[in-house]
Amino acid sequence: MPSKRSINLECSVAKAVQILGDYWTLMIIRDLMLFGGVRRFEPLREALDISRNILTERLNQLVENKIVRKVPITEGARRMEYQLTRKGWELMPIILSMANWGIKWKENDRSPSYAFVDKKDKKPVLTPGVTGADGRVLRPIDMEIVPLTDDAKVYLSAYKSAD
Amino acid sequence: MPSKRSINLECSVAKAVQILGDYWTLMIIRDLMLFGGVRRFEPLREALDISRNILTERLNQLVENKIVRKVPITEGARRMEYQLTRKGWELMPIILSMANWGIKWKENDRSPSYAFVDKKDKKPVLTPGVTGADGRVLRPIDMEIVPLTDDAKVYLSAYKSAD
DNA sequence: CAGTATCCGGTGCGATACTG
DNA sequence: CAGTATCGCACCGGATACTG
Repeated sequence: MPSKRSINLECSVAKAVQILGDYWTLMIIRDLMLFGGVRRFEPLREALDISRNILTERLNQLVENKIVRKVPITEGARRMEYQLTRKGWELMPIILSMANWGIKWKENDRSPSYAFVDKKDKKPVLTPGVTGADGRVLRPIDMEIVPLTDDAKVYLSAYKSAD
Repeated sequence: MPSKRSINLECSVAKAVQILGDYWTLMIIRDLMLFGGVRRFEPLREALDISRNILTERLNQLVENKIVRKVPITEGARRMEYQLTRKGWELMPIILSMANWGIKWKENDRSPSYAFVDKKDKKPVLTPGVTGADGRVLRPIDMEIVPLTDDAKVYLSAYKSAD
């Protein structure tokens, strides 16, 4: 881990990267999203081929960060499962962008590969395009970085809800 | 680093995560994209407060992976700079999704924050929505994971170009 | 099954010194 | 300025054993 003193931590990208910039964490999130739900400890461990202590540690971090919720499988049960919270599910665009980027740019690789598809028509889910408020597709050159104003905050969190 | 034998490597998400699941790599990419271009070694080092050997190593990895290109500042010059390739620039949706997710979900934080905005109207760039081929906005439950067919590959790489 | 506890080898990373 | 080289230690993570 880099020093926490870095000025870069004030950047929202860095905030996300602090949590997501880790191989196992990202892989866990992927598995929680996919395959109809790998949500229990042992299946996760087997799917990822990760050691117990590391899996425990990463899951705890995710719970602390409110990305994952640990709940009994059924009311009052002792057996637990890990569910993505709303905050966790909203990582979907990131995971999906990664998936499609990975597919598009992989090279010299014959291994079978998987993709996100629309259940309805079985067509691949599209890599999210970057657009402005007016719907224009934006290129990198069309954007700039500015200090975040309260206006912008309200704008961005308009659809924010509990959990 | 986890074992390379993992079956998960066949997943396109894992492919991307192998490269991007690293704090410093992500931060370097961010700085190469932002602020009008931090592109030389020393400025990068200062901005990130990273040690020289690590910065060197990460930059080399990025060059190997064709995400960054190392070129003379001017024709024939000895001084070099690091530029994102097209493959690198296409990481923008990922970085942007992270930025907006970070803004939306940060809590108890008074520190100044930055955001991507549209140069034209100064409004925040929108977190990319997830849509199907027909334009419908998709929820996680509307998608599934399937082995990647050649059809899908063609579909996804339709707009792929050199570099 | 779902963890917790302990051990320990490899290495990531920061610090520092050196080069052209 | 733009790296390369070396050193040293913290710590990450795999293996294993133990618990309820």
